[in-house]
Amino acid sequence: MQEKNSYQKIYEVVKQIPRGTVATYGQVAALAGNHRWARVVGYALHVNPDPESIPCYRVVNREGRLSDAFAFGGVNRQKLLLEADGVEVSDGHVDLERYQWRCEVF
DNA sequence: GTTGTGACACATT
DNA sequence: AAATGTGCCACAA
Repeated sequence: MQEKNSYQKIYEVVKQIPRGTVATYGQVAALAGNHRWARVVGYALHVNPDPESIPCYRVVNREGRLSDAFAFGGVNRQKLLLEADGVEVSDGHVDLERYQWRCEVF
C-alpha cells in the first residue's frame, strides 16, 4: 500500500510532530525529503484525508501564522487546538522561536 | 500533453 | 519595510 505517494511522506512527518510544537511548511517539506515541497505540503494538508491523524493546525507557514485559506473549522478552531496542545497563540500566530518543532536530525 | 493554480519559501526590487 | 517576482513540485481541467 502506501504507494510512493509524495503525500504519504508528508503525512508521516506531520503526524510525528510532538504535542505542544508547531512546524513550518518548509520544515515539514525538508524533513519529508525536499525543501521545495513547501507548496505540495500545503496541498497535501488541503486534501487532509485524515484530519484526526494529521494535526494540520500544527503546521504553519514560516511566519508562524496560518494561511487565510485555513478554515477546516475556522481560525478560532486552530487557536483552540494549539492552546490545547500547550502552544500559546496570539492573533493566529505563535512564537516559532518558542514552539517551532526542533528535530534531532537537525 | 499543456496550462493554470495552490494551506509556501526565498530573492530581488 | 513592503510588495513583487521567481522557483519548485503535484494535481485538476
